[in-house]
This record gives sequence, structure tokens and C-alpha cells, in this order.
Amino acid sequence: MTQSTDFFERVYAVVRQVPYGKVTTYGAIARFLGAAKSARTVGYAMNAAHARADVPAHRVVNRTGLLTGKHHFGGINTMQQLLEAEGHTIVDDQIQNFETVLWQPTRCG
DNA sequence: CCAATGACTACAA
DNA sequence: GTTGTAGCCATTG
Repeated sequence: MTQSTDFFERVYAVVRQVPYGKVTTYGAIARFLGAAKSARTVGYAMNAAHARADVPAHRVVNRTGLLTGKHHFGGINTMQQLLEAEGHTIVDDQIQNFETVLWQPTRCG
């Protein structure tokens, strides 16, 4: 399907590669896709990712590790709880040791 | 087709 | 070091 969803599928493919207990950023995904400046569009794709059960959008946060999109999970605490359930520590909607749990997309595992 | 929106990021003051 | 503005790109109206 070479439709608008194509771009989203690219994002989904990367987000699904995020391992358990790890998180990534919009910029990392955008850059990996070759659209370093489309970070916003990546977040937009996340909004559509709601329809994808295989897309752990809660593992995607902004470059500061802040849960900016927690509002889009139906509950402002849903995203945080999901991350905490994976062993993350969140304070003030911000992931602690963010760089420690940060994961970056790779072409080979 | 034009205008507005958005889960971002980088630069400047 | 904090706050504000600008740029960017894809989607939607």
C-alpha cells in the first residue's frame, strides 16, 4: 500500500523493534527513517499507532525523556504506568536515567 | 490547492 | 541556565 500509512508503517516497524525495558525518541526514529526533520510527523504517526497493538507507543518519548504524549493514551497516567511496568522510573512525567534506558534503532538487531 | 494542526528539535536572546 | 521563536514535515480540514 503506497498510501499515507506507508510513512506510519515505517515508524511502526522501528517502534516495534524497541526492546522491553527500553525507550526511544521521535528524533531517533525520524533520523533512522531518513527524515531527521520529521520528528513531529513521527509523533503524528504515533497518534495513529493507537490502532496498532504491536506498536508500543509508550516506549517513544521526546528527546528529553519527557512523556509528552501521555495525554493520548486515554489516561494521563497510562503511559507512565506502562513504562513503570517495564521497570522504568518516572518522575514528573520524565524518565529517570533516560540515557540509560534509551535505545536507538538499528538495521541489524 | 491553501491553511491549520501537532506525541518535535534546534537555535537565539 | 531558562524562556521564546523558528523550522521542518506529514496529515487533516
